[in-house]
Amino acid sequence: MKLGQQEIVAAALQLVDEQGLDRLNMRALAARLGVQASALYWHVGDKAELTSLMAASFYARALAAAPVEAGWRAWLLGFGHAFRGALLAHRDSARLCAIAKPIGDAQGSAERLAAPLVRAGLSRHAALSALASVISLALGWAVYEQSNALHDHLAEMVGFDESFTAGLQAMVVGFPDPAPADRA
Amino acid sequence: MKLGQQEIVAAALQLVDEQGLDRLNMRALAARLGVQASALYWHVGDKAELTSLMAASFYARALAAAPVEAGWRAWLLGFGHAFRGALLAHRDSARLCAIAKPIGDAQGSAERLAAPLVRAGLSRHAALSALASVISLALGWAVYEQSNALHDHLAEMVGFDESFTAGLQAMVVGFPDPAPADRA
DNA sequence: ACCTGAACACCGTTCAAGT
DNA sequence: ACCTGAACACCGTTCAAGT
Repeated sequence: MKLGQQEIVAAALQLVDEQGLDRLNMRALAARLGVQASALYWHVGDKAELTSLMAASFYARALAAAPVEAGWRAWLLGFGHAFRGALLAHRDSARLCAIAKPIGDAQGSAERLAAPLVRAGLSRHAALSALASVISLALGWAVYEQSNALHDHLAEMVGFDESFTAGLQAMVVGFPDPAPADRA
Repeated sequence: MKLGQQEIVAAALQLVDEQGLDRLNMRALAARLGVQASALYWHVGDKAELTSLMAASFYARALAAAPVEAGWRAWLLGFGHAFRGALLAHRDSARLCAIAKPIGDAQGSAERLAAPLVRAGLSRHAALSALASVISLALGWAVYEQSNALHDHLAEMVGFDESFTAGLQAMVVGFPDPAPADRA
C-alpha cells in the first residue's frame, strides 16, 4: 500500500479515536504506517496541515450527509444534525476543529457549504450567517460533550442529544423569513 | 510581588494576548515572572491546570457581567453577549476553552451559572439545556472568529457581531415558554 | 514554604544520504 | 519520487538541593 495524504489522514483519525488527541504525534503515526516520522513530511508538510485535513474531513462528511433538496429551514436542521453526527463519530473531533487552522480556500469552502441555502432562496449573506450559527452551535456542543470528565457528570443532567436538538430547533425556527427584497 | 496562582494566570493571559496560544510555554511564562520554569509547578501542578484556570476566568467574567435580575430570555441574551465579550477580550480564548479540561467542580459551576435562570422561572433541566446552547453558540462563533486567517476573509462577508446576535436572538426567541407543569 | 539548577523523556522538524 | 537515519531545538516535568 502506497503512502499518501489519504492514508495518513485516515491513520491519524484512527489513532486519535483509539488514543485521544494528545497522543497524536508524528512518530506514533509514522509507526502505525510502518514508516519513519520524517517520511510523513513528504506528503503533509506540517502537523498543522495534518490536523486541518482531519478537520476538513468532518465538514466534507457533513455536507455529504446533508439533505439534497429541501426548504432552507429543513436543510439547516439536516445539516446541523449531519455535522454533529460527523463530529460525534470521532473522538476529540471538536477540539481538533478548534485547533485546525483554516486550510486552502476557506472562502470557497464556505460558499460551497452555503450554496444549498442560496438555492433554497436565502441571500448569500443570510445563508452564510445562518450556516455559521448552526456550525458554531454544533461545534460548541461537541466541545463540551467530548470533554471527557464533563461527559460523565452532565450526560444525565442534560441529555446532550435532546438539548442540542432543542437549541438547534429554536434557532432555526427563530431565523426570520427572507425579506422580499432579499430574494434571489 | 509574591508569586501565586493569580499572578501566574494573569501573566499567562497577557502572554497569550501578545504572542498567541502556541507560544505559551512554561519557560517563557516563568521568564516573564522573573522565575525559573520549575517554580511554577509549586503553584500550578500542571500546564493543563493552568489552561483550565485561564478558561475558568472567562466564565467568571461573563457571569459577573451578566444582567442581575431579568426575565429568563433577557438574562440568556445578556449572558450570551457577556460570554462572547469575555472571549473576544482575549486572544485565542476560544481555543483555550476547547482545550481546557474541566476543572474542580464542574457540576457546581454549572448549577451556579444556571441559578439566575432557575430564579427566573425555568426548570433546572430547561435552564441547563438553554444555557449550554447559548454557551456553545458563543464559543463556536469565537472559534471561527479567532481563527486568524479566517478572520480576514470572513469579516466583511458576514459581520461577526450582527450574525452572532441574529443567531442568539433567533435561538432565545425560539425556546419555548416553560410548560405549566415545569414551573418551580 | 518556596525557589534554583540540572537533568530526562519526548516531540516537531530538517536534511543529507540512500534507492 | 519517496524514504531512512541521524541530528537539533524545544518543551513539559521531576527532583535533589538550596534558603
